[in-house]
Amino acid sequence: MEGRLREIFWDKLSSTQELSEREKVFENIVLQEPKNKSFGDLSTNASMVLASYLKSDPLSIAETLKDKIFSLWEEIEDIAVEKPGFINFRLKDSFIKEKLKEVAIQKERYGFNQTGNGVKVHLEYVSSNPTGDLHIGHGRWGALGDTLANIYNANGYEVFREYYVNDYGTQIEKFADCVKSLYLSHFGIKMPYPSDGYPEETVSKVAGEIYQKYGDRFILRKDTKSPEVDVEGLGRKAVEIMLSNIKETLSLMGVTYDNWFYESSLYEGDRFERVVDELKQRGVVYEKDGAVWFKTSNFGDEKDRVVIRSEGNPTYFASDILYLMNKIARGFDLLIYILGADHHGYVKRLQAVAKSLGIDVKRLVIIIGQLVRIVKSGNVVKMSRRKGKTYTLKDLLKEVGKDPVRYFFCTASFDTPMDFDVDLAKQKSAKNPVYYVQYAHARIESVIEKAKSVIPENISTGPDIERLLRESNKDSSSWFVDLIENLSLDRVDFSRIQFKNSSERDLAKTVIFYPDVIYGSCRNNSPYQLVQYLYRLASEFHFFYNHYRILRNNRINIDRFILALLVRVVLRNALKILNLSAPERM
RNA sequence: GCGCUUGUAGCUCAGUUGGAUAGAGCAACGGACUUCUAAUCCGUGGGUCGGGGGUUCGAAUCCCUCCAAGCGCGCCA
Repeated sequence: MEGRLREIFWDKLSSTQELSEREKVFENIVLQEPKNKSFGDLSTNASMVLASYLKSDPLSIAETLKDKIFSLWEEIEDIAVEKPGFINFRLKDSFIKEKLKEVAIQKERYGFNQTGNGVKVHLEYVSSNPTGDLHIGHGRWGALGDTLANIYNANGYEVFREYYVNDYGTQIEKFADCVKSLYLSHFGIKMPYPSDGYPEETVSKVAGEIYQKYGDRFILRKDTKSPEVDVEGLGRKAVEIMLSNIKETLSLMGVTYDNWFYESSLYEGDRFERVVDELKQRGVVYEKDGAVWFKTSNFGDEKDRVVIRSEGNPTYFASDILYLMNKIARGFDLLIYILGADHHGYVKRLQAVAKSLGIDVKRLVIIIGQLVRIVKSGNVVKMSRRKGKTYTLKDLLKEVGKDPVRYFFCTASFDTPMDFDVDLAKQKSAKNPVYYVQYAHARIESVIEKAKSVIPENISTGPDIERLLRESNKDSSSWFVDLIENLSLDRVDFSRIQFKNSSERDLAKTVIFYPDVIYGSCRNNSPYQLVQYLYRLASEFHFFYNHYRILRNNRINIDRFILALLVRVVLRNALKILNLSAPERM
């Protein structure tokens, strides 16, 4: 769908209108499916947009466009002008069939496009501190980030997924102190636990594990009164353990990364000093009250931010700057950040840094996701990190399972604050939309399984298939297996496929709209659009399946059978992008 | 106090950047298995788009204002 129709559309439109501000006007013109099916397959608001520009009547413009332009459009069977000025199109069946053949040819690549043109995308998501368990919100960023990466990849971008590990700075030192306190307790040494420390439940697990595995290795001098401990080594080990825990949880979700980037690596050697020098040369930092400040307020931020504290150590913001520069230096064209709403304060200062360094702000795509609340038995579960008992992402994954968790997190847009109803997601029943979608796939598999047992001569169809069977060097049954296994439809004349009713045609149309969805969900950074499409496709298939037989009386309706095979292709491709399983049996 | 985000059916969410009668799913009610899997399908009911102004041919969408919720406003990370 995507390319051809749109190109023709713009071509024809622009060739007849001599518009000086063409682009501006055209931005608002859309070619899309009408809300109401009865209006046809596609619709455009072109005449209404042009009306305001040309200061003319939309209806008469619509008539002109219709007669002079779209009548020459060979893919269109029928054009109609409706009330306010919409121009509605009905696609020729032959066009739909032509597009269906592309599904069969492209198979698992169907839906992919090259609009990204190899642009290098850096995608950072989750990046939770290794000082605690992942909570539910991280699951949302994990599912959305991973899916978005797949979507960008499907659009021809070169995607690099990275997790930023905060293993540097005061936060980690504090964490190490907590671990030290509980670690020593295993040796009967009592130390006061830091009053503002991390939850003891988490820390004690880590301390216990270190004690189990390494015994007293981190105690340099055993002296009950003032023991000397390798706090740095202890901290590193603790981070390692926490991180492996995080990795384990993410892998339960199928969330993976190309690289785990350590904040501490930003400070290796004299890297930091060199960057500070560069910033000074550029004149974007200055000293005040013994600290080094960044002139973020010159570039849209509310105020300036401290980069180096008066004590001489860098702030967290310093790492942000280093990391941003590091990403650019590694050659990434587009930097996508997925951040929780509690981090929205970063947006302006990150953009300010980019501007001050002469980096086009458009290269930063900062997605702010709203937070997730957990609802159990109708009540909101409070998520306090301080209090020991929290409902973690791992708990959720163990309770609900990978597929529903990913699916649910991807149904809502980033902007929507969502309630995750655990009780609902837990139900492995008809209520669960993920099963609904997967069931559509399982049903197709089931039909195929059944069809294999049908004698190929009983394929009820036109002469095309018969010809294929005759011409085939292989015996007829192997040809049929080839059709099923490899979707070898290249010799089938698709123009012979018949739509005997509107639901078959609708289903075919939904299949050929898939590439548009892949494109749109990328452009809008909206994985949920893919999820909604998937649900719609499944729904239309279920309707089709319930109303029309593919197999009857030991005979195969080959038109419907092929359609089902093509639906299977799209279901699989979409499920793969969402990293959900496509079960053969349920 | 300032800033960001959100407010659409009983519930969970869409609404393609200003367009057609505001849509899905779940829940509720009523139907459909001698059938390729009923984890399915069909039908019905359900709305002052948080409230009020404004902009224009036309507003859930843009502007103003008020209300409500979440989050952020450190030489914390």
